[in-house]
Amino acid sequence: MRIIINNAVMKEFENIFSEFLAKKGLKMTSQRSMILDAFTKKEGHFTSEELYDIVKKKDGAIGQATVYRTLKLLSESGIASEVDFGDGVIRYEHKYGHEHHDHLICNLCGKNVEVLDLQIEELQEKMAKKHGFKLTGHKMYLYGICRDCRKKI
Amino acid sequence: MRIIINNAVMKEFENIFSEFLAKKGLKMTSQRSMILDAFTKKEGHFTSEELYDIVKKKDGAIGQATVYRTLKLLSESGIASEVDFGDGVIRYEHKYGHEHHDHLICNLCGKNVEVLDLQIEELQEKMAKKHGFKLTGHKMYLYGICRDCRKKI
DNA sequence: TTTGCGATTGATAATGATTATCATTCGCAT
DNA sequence: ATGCGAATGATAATCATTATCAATCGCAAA
Repeated sequence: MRIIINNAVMKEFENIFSEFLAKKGLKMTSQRSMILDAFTKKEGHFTSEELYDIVKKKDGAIGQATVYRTLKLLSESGIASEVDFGDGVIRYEHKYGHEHHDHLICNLCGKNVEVLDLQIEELQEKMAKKHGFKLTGHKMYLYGICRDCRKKI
Repeated sequence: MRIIINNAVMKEFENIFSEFLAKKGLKMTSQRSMILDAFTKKEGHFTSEELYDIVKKKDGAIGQATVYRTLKLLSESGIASEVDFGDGVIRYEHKYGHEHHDHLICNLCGKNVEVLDLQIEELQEKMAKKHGFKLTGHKMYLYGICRDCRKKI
């Protein structure tokens, strides 16, 4: 299942975000709206700075801190989620409409595949329980060399 | 299997490290030896700064940069390995004599259990292959609430 | 619609972990 | 013993991110 980004979805995101803000006593602003719009249209995994570069083209006056702040809010609202590939930069991806997944990353070209294995999820749950833990989440990143890069070597 | 840290093991570590240094045209120094010693005696996962605090007590003149540098070298040599729990600090742990393992971390008290599930490892391998990847490694961190903390809530 | 107040913004300083720089010192092969 | 390249420690630099703060803005109540 893949959510197509169209006007309906954008409206939907705006509604979710507006509601989230209202519930927290925060306000919708033109900047937040613009950042949400850019976020919604952008695919894959990207850093705050990458999104800032896009938004800056629409409004040269926007501040980088605002993009940082807004992405944190988008994560809180459930629209975005933070991903940490371990290279010292936080990346963001769409969460709403995307089921939970893990990442398979090519060491050479950086290609990134979203993967999900229900058996693994189940075994994680089981292993946590065995140690007396109630699982709240996990991070799993698989690193390797993709087919294309292996050919080139 | 658990390696007991005793004099024999220390000598062993020193030999491994000396050989590693020699092979790379690097030199054994009193500082490196002292840091290796402190590393060897310390259990669990710890940051460079935590190790620095220990070493500083033995030799007040030692520099923090030296500890950072030496831990990188210990990792290269296979004695230590870096762990990234995602809180912005690199931690180190013993690698030599410890099989590969993953981490189960309590969100509340920070308790950290080393875990290993061969079925999961196998499924990871299988999933990577399905996507055309040759796996080189992975990171898996399970987050949850441990038994003790659940009792306290 | 005006008003008031608290939230937001953008510029910039601060932070915190880590790395780079560099003059001085040290280890080791000859 | 000596010489040269590596190592050290102090410190500056880096880099992503967060805190600060005065000016501005959004929204709810009047």
